[in-house]
Amino acid sequence: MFTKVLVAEDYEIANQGIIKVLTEKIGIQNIQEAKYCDDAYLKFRKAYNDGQSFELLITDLSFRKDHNIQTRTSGIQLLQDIRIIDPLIKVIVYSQEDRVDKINQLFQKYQINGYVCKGQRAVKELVNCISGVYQGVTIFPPELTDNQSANNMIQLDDLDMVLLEELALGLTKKEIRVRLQEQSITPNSESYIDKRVSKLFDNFKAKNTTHLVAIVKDLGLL
Amino acid sequence: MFTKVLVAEDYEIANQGIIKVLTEKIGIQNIQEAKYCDDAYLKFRKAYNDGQSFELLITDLSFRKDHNIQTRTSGIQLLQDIRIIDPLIKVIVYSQEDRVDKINQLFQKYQINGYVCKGQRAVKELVNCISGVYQGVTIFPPELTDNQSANNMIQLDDLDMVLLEELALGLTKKEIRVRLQEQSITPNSESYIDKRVSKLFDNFKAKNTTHLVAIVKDLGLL
DNA sequence: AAGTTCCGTACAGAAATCTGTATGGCTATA
DNA sequence: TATAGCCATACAGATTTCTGTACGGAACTT
Repeated sequence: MFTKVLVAEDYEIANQGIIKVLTEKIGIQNIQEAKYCDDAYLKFRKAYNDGQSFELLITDLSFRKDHNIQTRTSGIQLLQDIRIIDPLIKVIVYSQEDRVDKINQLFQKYQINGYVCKGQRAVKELVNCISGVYQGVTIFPPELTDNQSANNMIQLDDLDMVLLEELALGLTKKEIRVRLQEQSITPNSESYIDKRVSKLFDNFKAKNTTHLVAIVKDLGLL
Repeated sequence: MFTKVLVAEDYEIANQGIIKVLTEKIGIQNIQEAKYCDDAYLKFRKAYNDGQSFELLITDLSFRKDHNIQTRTSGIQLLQDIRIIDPLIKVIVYSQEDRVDKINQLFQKYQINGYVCKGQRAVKELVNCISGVYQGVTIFPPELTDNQSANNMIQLDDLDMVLLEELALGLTKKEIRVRLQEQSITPNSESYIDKRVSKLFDNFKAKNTTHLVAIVKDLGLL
């Protein structure tokens, strides 16, 4: 089993909870915790340089900005930076995020080794995940393997996101058109913008722009 | 110090974290945990009926709906139900919520004894909170006592909230009017609805309805 | 080469939004 | 009792949204 683990999680209580599970349920003794991304990075680098590298990183995704200056505020940044030092480090993400496409992205784009969603069964999932990752297996969370939820995904391209953002800012179609032209983003005709937004209405079963933005905000896409 | 405590928190890891703090930092031995509101309620009632009542409830605000049938899904409901059994029970809420007015409401409307915000200093805050509450003091979180954040609050009444909700559902002013009339909510004229919404525009510096809903969603008011 | 299907644009009309003005009722206060 | 201020409503006009139709071009199929 892993003998040396780094836990990066800014919520102190959750931090303590993870450590409790690691020590009591798995028997890992050498655990270090970090409440800030930068802190985690420095601890990792120091251990690596001392030839006593961590074998596993368990990290949250989002870190609150605090009075402390934080150059790295997201777990993704942290894992990228740490992979530069040690490309073979195993990484498990432990986060609130339960959106299927976002979790998927973590595996595909950032090649994490496991994901555990904060939730009612997180202890068991975490234990399974760690032992699976130790054996070299990539551990997908139930959220992903339950194909029930994997279906109702809607693919949004860059233009869709731009439109949603500007609508949420209260811009009119005309204003959006002008903006797109200024940034030389094509297509940018008013009628096409209308079409695209209407398509989004269909996708999200929205009655109008306001409803659409509300739905997308609720889904956490914006 | 408290000798018997009930922890209601659906996130297992956080649950474990709280227990770790209670045992190791405060030395409370008799702790029971519950991952569901209903479960917490039953445990509390049983202990009370057995004449071995809990002295303190630490509860989260929001509980995820799960496959299990949950009649109580919010911590507020839980604390109300428990106060019916034992009006003197001390209650500390431990939650992600950091909106000043929502926390304020917990103290004023539901008379909780303490609040701890999930965060980077939650361990210390929790320890302080518990010892303060034990001494009979109401412990407000730093979020409330820092008057810096207490200023920029906007008071929304019931009608405002109803309007915001219905707008977010994509209803037109006409439809909203009809709804209000059906529920005999007054005032309900279309023009007054217009006026109220325009006032909300001013309050939140919104350009239009879509922008307004986006802002309110971001603030977590909806 | 002809047909089909998207993609991007243009236009048009009904509905809805947004803003401003006007009016009557209620309350408070001088 | 007169005045002022707020609440609730009504109406009106400019702007915007939303929906549908139409048209040309590019890509792809047969």
